[in-house]
This record gives sequence, C-alpha cells and structure tokens, in this order.
Amino acid sequence: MTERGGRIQTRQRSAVWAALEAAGEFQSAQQLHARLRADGDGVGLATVYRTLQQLADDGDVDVLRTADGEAVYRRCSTGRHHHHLVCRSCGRTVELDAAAVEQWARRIGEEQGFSDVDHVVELFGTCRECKETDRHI
Amino acid sequence: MTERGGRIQTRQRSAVWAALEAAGEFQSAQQLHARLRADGDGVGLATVYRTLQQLADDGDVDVLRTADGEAVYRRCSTGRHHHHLVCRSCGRTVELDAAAVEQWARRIGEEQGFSDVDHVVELFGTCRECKETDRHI
DNA sequence: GTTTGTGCAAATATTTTGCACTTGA
DNA sequence: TCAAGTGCAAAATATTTGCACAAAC
Repeated sequence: MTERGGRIQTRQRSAVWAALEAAGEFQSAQQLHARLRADGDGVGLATVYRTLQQLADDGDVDVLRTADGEAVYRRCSTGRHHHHLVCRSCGRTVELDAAAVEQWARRIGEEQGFSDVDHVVELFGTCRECKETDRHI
Repeated sequence: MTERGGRIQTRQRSAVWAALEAAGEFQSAQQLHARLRADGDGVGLATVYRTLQQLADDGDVDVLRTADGEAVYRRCSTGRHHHHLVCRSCGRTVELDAAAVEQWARRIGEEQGFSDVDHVVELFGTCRECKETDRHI
C-alpha cells in the first residue's frame, strides 16, 4: 500500500482504489462510479471525483483526456503496460501487444531530447457485432 | 475522406481561419470567439465550434486537450494527421509524424474485426531544458 | 471531540443541437 | 433557387462546490 499523505482511510476511498486496480486500465470517473454501484459499493459521484483528484495530486494515478474530453484515470503501473482496443458501442475490450509502439515511443522521445518518456495509446472502433446490429449506447 | 468540396465559403469561416492564423498557437474555441468579437468580426460561438470541428475533421487543424479539459486548436503546420510529444513541465509540444503508428492502428483494428478505428496517441516526457533546470510548474 | 470526508443537489463550464432565418453558389 | 450555413437559446455532458450530516482517528 502506498503512503498517501495525511489522508483518512475510508470505505469509499478503498473502494475507488480497488476499482481502479480491478479495472487495470484507464477508466473515467463515470465508469468507476457505475462499476462501484454495480458491485454494491455505493459511492457518491462527487466523492469519486474528489478521490481521483487527490490520487492524481499525490501522483498515485495517471490522468488522461480522451478525445471527447472525458478525464480517465489509471493506477500507476510499476511494470510495463499494454494497450487496448475498445468498442465505442458495447465497450468490449481487446488487449493489444504493442511492442512496436513501445519501441517507437521510446525512440521518438530520445530523438527529441525528452527523458522519462511515457506514452498513451488507445484505439477506439466499432466491433463487428455492434456494426451488424447497428447498436448504439 | 477529406471532403472539402461540399463546403461553402463564408465570412465566418474565413474569420475563424484568419483568427487561427493570427494566433499562431493553440487557442480554445472560447478564446477565438472572444478574439473575433474584439476585432469586430461577430461570429456566433456555435459557429466557431462547428467550424473548428470541420477543420479538425478535415485535418486542417491540430486538436489538443488542456489539463482542465478544454479543447484547443491550432493551424497544422503540415496539414497531415499527426500526434504530439508534450513536456510535462513546460508544456512544450513537438509534432510527430507517426505513419508507422497509423498503419499499426489500422491493421490491428482490422485484424480484430473493428471498423471506423480511431486512435489516441500522446507521448509525455521531460524536455531537455526542463530536465537541466529542474523546473516545475 | 475535533477534524476530515461524504452525499446530495445546485452551480459551472464546455460543447452540442433544434430550429427559424440567411446567404453563397 | 435552395442546399448549406448561421445565430440564438436551450440541452447535454462533465466536473466542481456549498452545506448539512456522518465517520475516522
């Protein structure tokens, strides 16, 4: 467990932290809130936002913005990460081995004189099933 | 794909395009709207948004998200779709030509049976200057 | 017991959209 | 002419905040 300042330990924070761990990948506050509610761990949306904000301030999570402006959070990973291909419609997720991209990112960063280069790569599309049924969310 | 034939030339679009050129750097829709109003070129906020969206669709401008979720636009220097390498400390941005990544993303999507595949690729690091001065923001 | 966190709802902020009215080709 | 564009305001989203209540230490 990481040291997280003088913060109080509450059921809600543990739940958010656990949900982030369970997800493993970038999740929006809304997604986490829904996930928690589905699991029976009721946590207010505002509390989810506040908790994520603190975690981000403390550097315990990565924060990103999706193309449509939603903030997504991920527990900082110690080891190497992988990427995902996510269906816009049903949320189905495929894990990707992206060795080629890892190499590309590192090389580009070095070429530009940047250090501690991290990268974010996410693919979004419509999976075959959703395309056929023309389903929308 | 790039469908510019269906677009009408209007005073408003010229004004937005000119404002982008005048700014030279990343500007939010709100900033551009204010700038246009200040210059006496009244353009509705919705029109600014719609115009920027089209320009982005056509690949004529870069779109980025600031840390607080605002979309900012800049006239592309190359006119091609590309990605960014952003310094965590000073925000300096380097445009990347990522043909390799584009291909990889498209191929992976097709392999998995996904259509309309879009992708998000952003690199973050610490640029040489910030590393040397150990600057923080 | 005091300090900090939580939930709810209302408030912000940004961006999108419906619709009647213009306008450019 | 007339499809395409525009402005306005209302709606949709995502996130923040004020405040009374509850919980952790």
